[in-house]
Amino acid sequence: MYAEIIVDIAAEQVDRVFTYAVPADMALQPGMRVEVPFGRMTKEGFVIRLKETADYDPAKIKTILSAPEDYPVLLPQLMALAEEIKQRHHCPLCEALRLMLPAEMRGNRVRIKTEEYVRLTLTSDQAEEAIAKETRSKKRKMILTILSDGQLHSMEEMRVLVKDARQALLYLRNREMLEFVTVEKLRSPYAGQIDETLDRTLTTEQEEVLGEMIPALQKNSKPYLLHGVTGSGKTEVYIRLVREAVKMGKGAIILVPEIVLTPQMIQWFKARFGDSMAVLHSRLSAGERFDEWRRIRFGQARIVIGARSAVFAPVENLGVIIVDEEHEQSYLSQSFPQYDAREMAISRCKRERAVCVLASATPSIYSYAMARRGDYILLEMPHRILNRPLPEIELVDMRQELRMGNKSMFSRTLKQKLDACIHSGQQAMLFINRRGYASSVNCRKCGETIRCSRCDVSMTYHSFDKTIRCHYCGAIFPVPKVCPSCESTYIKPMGTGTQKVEEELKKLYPGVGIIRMDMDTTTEKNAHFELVNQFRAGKAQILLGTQMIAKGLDFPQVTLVGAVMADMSLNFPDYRAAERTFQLLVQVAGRAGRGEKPGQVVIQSYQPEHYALQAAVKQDYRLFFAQEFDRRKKALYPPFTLMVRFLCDSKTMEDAWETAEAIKKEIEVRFSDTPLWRRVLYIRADEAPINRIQDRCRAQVLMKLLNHPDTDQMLETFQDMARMDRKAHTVLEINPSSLA
DNA sequence: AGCACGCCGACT
DNA sequence: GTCGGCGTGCTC
Repeated sequence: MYAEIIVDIAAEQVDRVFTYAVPADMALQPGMRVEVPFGRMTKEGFVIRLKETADYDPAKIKTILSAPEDYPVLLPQLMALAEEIKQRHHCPLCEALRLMLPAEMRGNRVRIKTEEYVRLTLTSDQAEEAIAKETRSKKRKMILTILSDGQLHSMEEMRVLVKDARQALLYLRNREMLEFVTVEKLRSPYAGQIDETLDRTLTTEQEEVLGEMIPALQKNSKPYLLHGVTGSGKTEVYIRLVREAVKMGKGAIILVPEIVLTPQMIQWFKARFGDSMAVLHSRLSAGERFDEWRRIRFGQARIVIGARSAVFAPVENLGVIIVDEEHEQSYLSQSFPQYDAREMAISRCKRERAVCVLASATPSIYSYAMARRGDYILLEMPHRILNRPLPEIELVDMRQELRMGNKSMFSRTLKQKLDACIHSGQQAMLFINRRGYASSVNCRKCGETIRCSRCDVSMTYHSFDKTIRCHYCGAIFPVPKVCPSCESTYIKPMGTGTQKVEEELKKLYPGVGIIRMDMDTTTEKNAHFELVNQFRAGKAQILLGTQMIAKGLDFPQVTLVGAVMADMSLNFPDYRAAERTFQLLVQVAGRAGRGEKPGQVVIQSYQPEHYALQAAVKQDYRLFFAQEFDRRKKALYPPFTLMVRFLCDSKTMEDAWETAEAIKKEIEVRFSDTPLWRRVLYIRADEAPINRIQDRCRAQVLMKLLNHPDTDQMLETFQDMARMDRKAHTVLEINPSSLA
């Protein structure tokens, strides 16, 4: 017997199957992991296929050394999905296959945790006899008595009950009266009890969307786009749909954007599905993640909730994949291969005849466009549960405030409402949109901003330790006393960060509890979770934070939400700036009025006439979509076009630049005489917007292509071009999430 | 990815 | 004359 093996080396040269002989006593199956001799080294590999005959010189064929597991770690469906990733993202197959396994499995770097048990090997009659005859040792008598129930007892238990039990246990084992049993132990990070009383009565809207999706569990269906406003009860819909799948003996995967941001979702699911649920995310320890993965693989957990990579969880007989907050950027992998978890979810569901649900209160322009075109089925839940109203939103023009002489960062409206909220003992959330905004240190004489000497970005001021930091390389310096360029002393931090807002709040409301959540306060493990819990428990009245408080949190006591700087992200040089601002504001506003008392929202803006803000105030997704879709069409942005970028980085700017120029030339030579050239709207080579990061100089080739089926050919060529050996290290980005 | 094989410069 | 640079090519 022979096996076709993919050797776990990520290089094109070895990205093909190698034939190995299977030892006669090895029960090998496709999808299993193996160790094989490769050249003069030993490497891990994956069994792709078994076959009777070899089409390679039998004299050169080597034999598989061993198989670390006795079961396939790769399900056939996932092997097929890996093949698709290879095609789509031009990566070696083994790199796609790696996505399917917990990283720590490779190199066998996790121990399987085990627990020792003991059990009698005697019948109960024999045991009674033995207990009666055992007169020489009290310990042995006790042990025999404890074990006489015939059950497994843990070593730990024996040690507690019988002092220094080890010797006595060994004695009894040597006389074959008992045996030691080693049991694999699965570390489960989230234990919980099922509580069905949590079930809510469904609204008509919830019933309707479930009525549409549940029958789809038994047939092929297109992906669904579930557009439900904030507070419309999407989570309850997920739970019911998953429960139906489970009733049919099927499994489910629920993808959430950043698991640390959705502890509530986990709690909800844990309470409904208990131990049949597994959680996968990056904050688990290696051992925990490995054990969760195995619980899924062995079918002990049929429901998986997790971040992006959980789309590859080894769930057999899959019924449904739900992508919560589908508009989130975190579904795009930042490392290679740069897959899109939504795309993977759709593809996997199609392959496995499962239902795919993309859900959001603010769907991505792309997904909504797909739904309008009929590629996805659109389901809508336009109302909140229990007839709760959407929060009332007030848009404040901050330019007007300044004209009225209000130089503070709180408008009069927000200040008033905050006063009322605090005095009535309710909770408020203040959101600061810091995307594209950093509190920089500027010189008021020459106008220079302090920039990082290694990264060419402005450095960010941190008031708690009076330092300036580079968010790209982590450099930390004290604030200089004089301007580095003009040596004047008129140098001071500018702008409004969370810390500055916190300081002002402390002055305004002395004694009122304030919790601040941003990158600085949540670096430690669980810090985020703790702060959220403190706020829910009422330990503070004001929660102040950045994007991380905008999404998914459910605080019923919050009646006021203020977006202190709502539109800082609007002027970001990114075609998605409007989309992101709209999404963020709708999500932030959705935090208000989730309990019995209605919510109020104040959005402060310097450009309140902007359509993204206007639509956000009305919480009108369709209005926003119509305008944004139109703008993208007119300005030729995705989804009508593709942005393509080669990013070249090197020690010297010359090399980076030359490489970018060379690539541009090559593209022109290859395509300018072909019909494909009509798809190229523009091509240019220049320095990257951030032309240096960690002392690497960056140049780019930027292209905009019309989105047409035949542009795929071009993209394939580009992939190959990016892979060629060049003066500067080069990567290809398609619709990059930021153009830094 | 590793490692061997192979064809041209500076050295005991 | 050799020792050794790392450029191409192979690994079942």
